[in-house]
Amino acid sequence: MSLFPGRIRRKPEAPRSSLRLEAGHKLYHAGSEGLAWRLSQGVVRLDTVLQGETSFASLAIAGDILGCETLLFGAYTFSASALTQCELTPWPEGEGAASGESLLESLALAQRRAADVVALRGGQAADRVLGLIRLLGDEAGRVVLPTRQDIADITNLRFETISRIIKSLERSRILAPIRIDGVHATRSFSVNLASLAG
Amino acid sequence: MSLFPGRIRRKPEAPRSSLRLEAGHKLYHAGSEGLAWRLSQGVVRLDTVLQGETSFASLAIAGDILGCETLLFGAYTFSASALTQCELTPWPEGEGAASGESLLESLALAQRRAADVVALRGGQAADRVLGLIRLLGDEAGRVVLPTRQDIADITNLRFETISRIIKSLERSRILAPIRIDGVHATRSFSVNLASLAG
DNA sequence: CGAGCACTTGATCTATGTCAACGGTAGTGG
DNA sequence: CCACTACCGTTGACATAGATCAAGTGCTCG
Repeated sequence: MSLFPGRIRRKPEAPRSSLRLEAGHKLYHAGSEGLAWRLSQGVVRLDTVLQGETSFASLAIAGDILGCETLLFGAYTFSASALTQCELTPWPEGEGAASGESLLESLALAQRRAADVVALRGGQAADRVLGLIRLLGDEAGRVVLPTRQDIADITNLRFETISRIIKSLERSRILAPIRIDGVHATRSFSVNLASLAG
Repeated sequence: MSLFPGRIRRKPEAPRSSLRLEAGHKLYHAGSEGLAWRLSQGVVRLDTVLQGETSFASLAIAGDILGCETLLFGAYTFSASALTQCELTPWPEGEGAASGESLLESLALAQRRAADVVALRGGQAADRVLGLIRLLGDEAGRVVLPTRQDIADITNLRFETISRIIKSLERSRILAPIRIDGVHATRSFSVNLASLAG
């Protein structure tokens, strides 16, 4: 019934001009120019760059807006890199989409996300890691975690500590590694949701 | 030259309907209804309330917007209380003031502030306290700090640790307590800006 | 005058950091 | 194919920054 059947987007999940980014890859560097993005899938890490030193600044997960400051200043404030496989769409998406209500929602979301990230840097080490797992897991109880080092940067712990904690979560059956082709994955887990109640 | 000289606001610094809040006082509680605010002076602490437990979530300083989620959901997500004497104005302030550009600015500011707060929870204890002092101090090198306990909540340290750090900053002349009527103030300091270079 | 709060300081403990060694996997180049 | 390097992750032994516990000061308020 479409007037232009041939022009309908090919894949409903991946609208025209969306971007896919592999884990570990950079989306943009602080100071450079580019678009603003909405993150539709995955996890992105934002870093401040100060005197050449790069340090963890914030986390973006599905729904969050990235690099909106570029629309104001023409340059990114932070560097962004994918912690898991990501999908992004240029933002603002529609013509009138970026005004009023929608921007306000984004502002409220940004403030909520900020609180989430702050919470990941306080309390017992194991609880921080669990907090991150809760934040990144889906409803079905699956998580793809970032590397131990990235988790360490986010939670302000050391990667050795993260390694010990994750191993102990495995031993206590809170996390179960997912095997792919019989290969022991170190970052994909199914989560025992009951023991994760927050 | 004004057409309506009698209607010009009385005090340029305190526009009509602005609110003053003393240190330690609550601005609003999570879950309740109210206005959104722009913080024009002072420091406000935001807390998440989870199962009766209240824990530090974020910090707002001059320029930041507070409680904007109330415009969307009709209820505050966090609780807000003044850490120092504050001045607030209802937001959005003007008729067209809350659209487009201005909202985008607020979003970018919120993301920057989030990174600031995250940075206050990583690194050496003394550096976190210095980071907070840098964030709260004015250009003239004056700071009014929150209580030791509030600083501790912000930096994820203990108040005894904060007490020791501040005392040691005093001893090394980085902070100088300001005496009021000869009374030794414990929260007002002048800062040796040179040793604070960040 | 007593109660409550904010702050200081000392003594001791411990969660986490640090250092070190090692294993697995992927990529690269001969 | 192997050798080599570069990551990433695991685990053990030990060190320490900061937490915890405890006691005491001074101020304010009723």
